[in-house]
Amino acid sequence: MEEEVCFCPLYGLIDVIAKKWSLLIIAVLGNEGAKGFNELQRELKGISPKVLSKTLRELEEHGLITREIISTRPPRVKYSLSESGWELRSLLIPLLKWVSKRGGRKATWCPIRLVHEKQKLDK
Amino acid sequence: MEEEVCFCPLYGLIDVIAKKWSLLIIAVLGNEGAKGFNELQRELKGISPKVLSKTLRELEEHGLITREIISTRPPRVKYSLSESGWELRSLLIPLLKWVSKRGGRKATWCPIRLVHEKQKLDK
DNA sequence: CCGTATCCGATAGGATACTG
DNA sequence: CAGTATCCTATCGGATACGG
Repeated sequence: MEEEVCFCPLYGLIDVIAKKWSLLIIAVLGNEGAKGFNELQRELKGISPKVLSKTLRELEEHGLITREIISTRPPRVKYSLSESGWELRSLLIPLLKWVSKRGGRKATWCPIRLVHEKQKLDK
Repeated sequence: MEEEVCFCPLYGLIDVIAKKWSLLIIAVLGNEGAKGFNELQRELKGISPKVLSKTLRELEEHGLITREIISTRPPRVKYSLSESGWELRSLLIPLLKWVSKRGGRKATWCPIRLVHEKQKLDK
């Protein structure tokens, strides 16, 4: 029996995840939990505030991360993965493993790994 | 126990698959088998020969498709998915299904679906 | 039939300075 | 701390014309 999957919805998402920094942000937030703006910027060595800001907004519009404002003095902001973000992250792992296994072209500038626990993947 | 997956190799690949037409080419070749250049161009309504040519070369460099020359008069060319291409295709299906399920932004211009048989996925 | 060559506009992304 | 505002460059991708 045949099934179809349409690419159309993917193209809405690919505009987001296929950006240089998006997956790295998802990795960092998933690895280490909530982060503030400048904290993220330090972690993602080399990203400019403009690009970080734009990327975060897009990720939020797509419901992959959440932005929470903490009313302290000075006010702080907390970015973290949404449930959708976690789902995406878990779907990316098989893809990453496949790409790693087959080798090929590598980026040398990327210092970030995606850390996950085996149990989490199995559940 | 913790595991790590590095994003580095993915960035070599994402440069390729995160292009507007790459996934569509993989879908078409997977759905319908080998295709010639102009045949592909007709199928992917709207792609220019320059972009098609470049995209095909990149996909080939990454070992996702193969290019075979048929020595007839006039000579023809046959593009088809490599084994790696088929593997990638099968890994994309869960991602597509997830994106479809959650809805969200859709592209209206994309007329192409990825057709697969259930059996193939289970094996 | 299978592409390459050329021109062109839109966008991504980096650097830097600055504001609430 | 959390961003915006500018400027600048490189690349992507579309249109069209042409060559093997």
